[in-house]
Amino acid sequence: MLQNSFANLECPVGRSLSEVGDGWTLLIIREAIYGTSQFETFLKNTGASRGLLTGRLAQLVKSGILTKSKSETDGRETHYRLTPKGRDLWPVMLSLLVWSEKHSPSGNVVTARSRSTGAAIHRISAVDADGNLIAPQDTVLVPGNDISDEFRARIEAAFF
Amino acid sequence: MLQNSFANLECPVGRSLSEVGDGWTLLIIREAIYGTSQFETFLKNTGASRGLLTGRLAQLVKSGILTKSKSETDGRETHYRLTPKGRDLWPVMLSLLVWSEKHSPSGNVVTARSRSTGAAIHRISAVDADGNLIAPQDTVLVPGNDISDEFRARIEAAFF
DNA sequence: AAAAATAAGTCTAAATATTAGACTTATAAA
DNA sequence: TTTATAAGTCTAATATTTAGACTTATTTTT
Repeated sequence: MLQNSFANLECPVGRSLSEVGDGWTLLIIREAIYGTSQFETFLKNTGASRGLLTGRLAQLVKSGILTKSKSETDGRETHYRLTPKGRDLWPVMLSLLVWSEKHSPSGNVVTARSRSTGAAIHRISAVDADGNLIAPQDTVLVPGNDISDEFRARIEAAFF
Repeated sequence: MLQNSFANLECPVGRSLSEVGDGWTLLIIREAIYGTSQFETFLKNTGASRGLLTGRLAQLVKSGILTKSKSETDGRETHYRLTPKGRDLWPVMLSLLVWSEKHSPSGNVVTARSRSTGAAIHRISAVDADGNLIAPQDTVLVPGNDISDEFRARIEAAFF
């Protein structure tokens, strides 16, 4: 839906949404992050229909989020695997996870933790180049030189 | 689409996606965060059709992400505003923004910065209760007691 | 006060996307 | 060599979305 529609490609959030902002696509990426790589497994775990899954997987390969390859040990199998670009979507999933834990908790089902220290994840934050935390409420979007007047106006109205 | 489909509601990411995992919904939330509150403005800035927008806004109100109220100064106007739950989706948007800046850059259009220090946002990270950073690659999902055997198996296969 | 404009919808037929499930092809296992 | 598996394709039925005309309530302009 977003590919064709007016998604203001000046907005970096809009650009991301035009690649992955679709329920099925996000669900497929979640599955891939959970380790799924085969068609039939995606089918079962996402509940998508065959035709839809075929199309979405092709799109994701085209976007460079997944790669498609034949198994070397079993010629029947095709494997869809995350690229580094795809793996970089993990913070998006993690943000959705933390949001859900806070606002739609559902019993003691899963928690996200640090593998190394075991500490529970409490919140998601931005970080600057020196490793300093930037709280999400302390962030602003700053217009650059290549921006249109319309988009500049919207951003400035929003963040100032 | 996700409401009705099999979205495994044990998975917190799936739970979030069932509320907001739809391209139009995410675009509407982005708009709301950018300060939009009126129907005609959402219409123009998202490119959605009237019927669809009516439905999605109603859903978002029902989910407690937006509130709907009549303007006190102009009785023709309705305002849709983010609730705290809705505002808490900003880290999701910020993650999408950082991902886009890294993988689909497009000139000097916008950058995300700290309002207080001016520092550019470099990456998104998880944070524990003591304020320590937990790198996204260092995160694991840990199954709790209320989890089904199937979901436990999937998580363990994925993260160990 | 009457006419025109605005905001937020509703409604409808046409276009598009999605589904369920049968079928196909290639490869591997029994 | 028969059966099973994996990854699709194909199709008719169903559901969603679109564009745009229309409606209702309120406000602004003449």
